[in-house]
Amino acid sequence: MVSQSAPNGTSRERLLAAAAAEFAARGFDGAKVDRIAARARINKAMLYYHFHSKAALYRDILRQMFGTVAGAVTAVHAQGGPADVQLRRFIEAIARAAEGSPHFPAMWLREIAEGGRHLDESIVLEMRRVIEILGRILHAGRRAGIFGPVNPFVTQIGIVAPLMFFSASAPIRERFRHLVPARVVAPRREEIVAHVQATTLAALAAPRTRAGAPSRSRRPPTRRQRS
Amino acid sequence: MVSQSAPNGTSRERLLAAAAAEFAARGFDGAKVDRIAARARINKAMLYYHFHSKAALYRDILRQMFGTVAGAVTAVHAQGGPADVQLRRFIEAIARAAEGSPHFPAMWLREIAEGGRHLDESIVLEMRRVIEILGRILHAGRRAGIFGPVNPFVTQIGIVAPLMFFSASAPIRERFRHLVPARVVAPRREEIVAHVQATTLAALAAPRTRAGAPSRSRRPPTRRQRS
DNA sequence: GTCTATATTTTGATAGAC
DNA sequence: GTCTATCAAAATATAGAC
Repeated sequence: MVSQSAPNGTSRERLLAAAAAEFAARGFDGAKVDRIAARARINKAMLYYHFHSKAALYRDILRQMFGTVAGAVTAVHAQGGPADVQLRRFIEAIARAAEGSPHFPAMWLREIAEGGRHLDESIVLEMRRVIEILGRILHAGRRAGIFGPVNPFVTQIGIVAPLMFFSASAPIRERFRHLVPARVVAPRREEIVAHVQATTLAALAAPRTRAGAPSRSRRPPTRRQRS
Repeated sequence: MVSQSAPNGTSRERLLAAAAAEFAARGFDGAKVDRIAARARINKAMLYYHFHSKAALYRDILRQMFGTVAGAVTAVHAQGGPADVQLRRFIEAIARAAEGSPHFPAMWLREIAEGGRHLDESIVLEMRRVIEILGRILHAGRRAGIFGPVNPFVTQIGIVAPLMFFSASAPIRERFRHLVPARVVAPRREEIVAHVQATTLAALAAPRTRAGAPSRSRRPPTRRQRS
């Protein structure tokens, strides 16, 4: 697991690892090619020998990361099984991918905030593969009668956001550890995954009625928040 | 209300609005003081008249944003009521804060990825106020017998992450609208809030099984809130 | 493939007039 | 409070030797 200083591999591999770390920690503009090169123990000119530009390097890293995730969830779906089991595995696969490339969550969060300015179509298509798989799992579950109807994108956000948030926030939690209770800063990884699995399946288990027609008590009837 | 080009208010107000937009869209390093000044229709020197540095400007904006959220959830808690109702309002309040200052979600996502490098203690203390309120609500619900035991931080992530993800991803969804089905890019805001409320309460309604046993036998509870 | 030097722009910040 | 002019440092990218 090459992570911080990327001490192993070819110069190109070290470069990719160093750049991922730098982009994740400082963002596209905050990442400096000098620092990336130094971290990879290569010269700055070598960076431009391997990649056309800083942006191209960035895109290659992100494309590879999303490709890995897409591959993982595709494998999950190909494995088959009941829809709820597939969904659990889908969630697990995404969590695993976040661990496998530890700089992925931070880069994803940043790219969202960035409005996708550095994404090209090929990268977005990898992202689309992921949500397509989720859509199929949800559809299968619906036909099997174990899932209610939901918007796949809403479900996707409910899954991905907490997982990425949790992974990416490890440094900030560590940094301000002294200001918050210990249990708060250090939930176990399995706790998050289990929580996401439980909440996602709970939302799917209850058959959703069409908009605004609570045939069964959809909300607590006592209080209606907001007016 | 003032959002993009901040055409109104004093020069200081325009500056703050322009800076928030710029920091949200480009990040701390990507934001350029020249652009901020131009956007606020002031001179760059005016920026340094009002703020000691780019970093100080950034921190003031973030502190104000977190302060607003903390104030909103504090008001929710002070209002009292059953714990489940308070929790719904807590979630609603955070969603509302994200709408009230539309650049808040992107800045938050970035700051997490950044490892909190630009945060000072006063900002983190505002963040802590939020999770403390949540902790109290969860505790009250537990004592009332309507919530099971949970890690407040896990719950907090499950609430905040989807809400911030959704708000911050509006630009990227718009940008790549042509690559994904229409319904996927445009879920309604209420859909997300309702989803977060439903999933969070579902996770709390079920008494937790013992740690680390998310085996497939565990069925998601049917959604049922008491009132 | 790898490196040293350097060109060219951009950028955060300030001085000082009004 | 507001502006013009400007500096000094930093940053992306390239040229060209080995």
